[in-house]
Amino acid sequence: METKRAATRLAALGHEKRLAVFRLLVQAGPEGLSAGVIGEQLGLAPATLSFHLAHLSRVGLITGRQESRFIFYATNYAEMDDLLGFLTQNCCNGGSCLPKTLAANTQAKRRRSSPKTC
Amino acid sequence: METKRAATRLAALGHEKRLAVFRLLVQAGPEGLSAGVIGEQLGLAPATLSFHLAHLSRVGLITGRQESRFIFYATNYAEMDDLLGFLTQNCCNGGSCLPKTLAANTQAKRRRSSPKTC
DNA sequence: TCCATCGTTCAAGTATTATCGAAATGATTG
DNA sequence: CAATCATTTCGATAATACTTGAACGATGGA
Repeated sequence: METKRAATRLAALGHEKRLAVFRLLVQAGPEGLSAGVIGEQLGLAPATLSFHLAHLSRVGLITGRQESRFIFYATNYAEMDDLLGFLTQNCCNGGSCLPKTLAANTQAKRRRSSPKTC
Repeated sequence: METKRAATRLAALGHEKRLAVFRLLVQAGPEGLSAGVIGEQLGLAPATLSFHLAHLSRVGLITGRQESRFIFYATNYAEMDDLLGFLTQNCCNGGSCLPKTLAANTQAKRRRSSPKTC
């Protein structure tokens, strides 16, 4: 059941254009970017972009907020965090493993008993 | 071009059964598991499993080695590592960000001594 | 009010992906 | 070499996803 959730999110990121959108938003930070700006940056037709934004939004990776005539989309950092945590869980029983990932997992474990800091 | 590679890998993981296979292998460690064992664990028809293993293999996330009559599949840790690194690159220009992810990226930075803003 | 702008939704065509039975391959053993 | 076992490949079918033009609703400015 949890695997299904992770899979739908990974599938959402598993499309070149959507991944590009997502990375753009990750880099943009909490402020986010308006749909128009995203479309301009990536050269996507409005309908196509809207489709992908809706997709990313539906699986919880981004959220949109209306601001005057624009809609700003921003990364949902907490959900992305969960996804990465899921991917690095139970990594090879402590054997030789992912350098970065193992580090991330250790950090994650350490963090889980305390509130978020960044 | 690099985004495309990451996207194909994420897409490969973005399928419930394949993600389950992958996690099983991550937990199994470098030794890996034979196709038969994987199929048994996850209740997949041989042909279906083979299709998914080939898919994961083609995008570089796992590799198979023949051992007697069996084929053992194991996680390609380095490639997975790269993928996670890609996802956490250029994270929100130092603003409030991914807790776990940020930690991962910091480790990555330390390991590679490459400039990552996070 | 009228018009332009921003973005979404709809509809329909096209393309890609998943599934699994059956047959083929490849390795091992008697 | 024949039999057996593990896995893959083939082929057909079903399902899902992507793209885009056109129409629509909402907002803000003249």
